[in-house]
Amino acid sequence: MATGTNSLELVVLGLLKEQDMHGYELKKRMTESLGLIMHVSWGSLYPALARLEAKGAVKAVEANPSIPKIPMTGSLGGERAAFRTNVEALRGSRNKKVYGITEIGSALFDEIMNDDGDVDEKSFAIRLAFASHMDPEKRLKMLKDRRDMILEKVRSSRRNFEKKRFILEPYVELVLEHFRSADSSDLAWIEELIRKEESSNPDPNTELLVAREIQDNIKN
Amino acid sequence: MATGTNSLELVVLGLLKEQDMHGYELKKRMTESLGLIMHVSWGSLYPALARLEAKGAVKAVEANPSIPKIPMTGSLGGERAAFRTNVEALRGSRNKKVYGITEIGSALFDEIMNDDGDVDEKSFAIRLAFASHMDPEKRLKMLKDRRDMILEKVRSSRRNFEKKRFILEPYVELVLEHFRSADSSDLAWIEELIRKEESSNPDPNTELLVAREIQDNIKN
DNA sequence: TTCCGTTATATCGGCTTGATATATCGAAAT
DNA sequence: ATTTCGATATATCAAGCCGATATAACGGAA
Repeated sequence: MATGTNSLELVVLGLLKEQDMHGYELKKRMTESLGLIMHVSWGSLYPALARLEAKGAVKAVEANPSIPKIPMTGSLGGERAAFRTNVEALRGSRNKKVYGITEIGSALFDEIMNDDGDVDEKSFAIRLAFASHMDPEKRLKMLKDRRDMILEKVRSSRRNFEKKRFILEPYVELVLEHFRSADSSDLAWIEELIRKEESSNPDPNTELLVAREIQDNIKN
Repeated sequence: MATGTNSLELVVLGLLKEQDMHGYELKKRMTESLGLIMHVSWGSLYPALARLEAKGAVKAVEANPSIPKIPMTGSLGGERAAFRTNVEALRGSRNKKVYGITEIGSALFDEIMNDDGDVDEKSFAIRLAFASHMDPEKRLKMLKDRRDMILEKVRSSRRNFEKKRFILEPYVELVLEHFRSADSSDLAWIEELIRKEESSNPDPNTELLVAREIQDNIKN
């Protein structure tokens, strides 16, 4: 049922939740406000919009109702002319196609947000960016899942490092060291977020054991 | 001419430079030693190997010369049998296909390493991991290019933030803040690497201006 | 009036991913 | 001795993403 962790569709729906937009505007908005986190190309944005439209998650809405429709000078017959005019009507003066989110789209947004799949770095960041649309307990679960995932990644990397049967080139060590430190900084950040969420939304299941384990194992 | 920043082929060639390996072993090696940095799937590794083989950059080498070739029990005629046996000969007892790097492959490795294209986060990390195979001045240039790229990214993000015409959701701010801090930590790391490279390989063009500019602009 | 950068949509080839299929090997369990 | 099971090993597929490129209308500056 779940299409997998589709972050692009999530972002599109999330932004359309705020206001109607056309493709170009969506991309502009993404790079302006989320540029540090993600990057989207034309070759994925427009197909994504088409996909969402096909699913009925978004639909084209009236663009420039103020500008009167100028009849085409060329001579197009019957059905085709009607279709053409119909499409033009939804595109405004310039070739814009403004999209709005539908009920289905809203439901899809929630579904993707609450989809527990293994969420990689990037889709986690994006889901977190829209986390205000999430129930608190789901949000907390997402944070903990992510924390556990990083922990496991770091642990497995350490295991591989300890039983290493090969010589690493000097620059590899350098890079690995930096990535390790980046990971523990990520971890610390998420720990902090979890703490905040839990204090604002108290929960009896204290996680002291896990916290202590982290202190022991990851200490940089 | 340049195929773009192809990090997977770079890694494959880089590892084959150390020793002959088959696909499975390559993947194991990648996840074991570079797992923190990158991830590769079967669906890209095997096609990449096939691509490299087609280019003549790698070639199948004898796998298990100790094990004698057992003739097929089935009856295959002429050419096909010969081909079959030929392939089997290069695959050892189990269905392994061990690859080795060629002269062409070595040249390709150098070409990719020295390819000045806009190198994103991940391909930078991978190129740096193999940077011992690079001339010192190229290496330094790569580091500076990367530094400038991050600087520009941070600056443009700041510009967009300052002239922001929209309200960001609270969690977006949270995520952005973390990514900003990650970027300045990346930046500091690269600064440090540049410093080391320059001290071990002194150069008259001091970069004091740039350094001061960074202090002024990025100070977290 | 020309020129040029921005706005705007769309498509293409090549590559990556995650899933799945297939088959052999070796060692442990029954 | 035989089954069972996880590790080894290669390969392919649909779906999606990226970078590049094409097309064209708009709007202001020269």
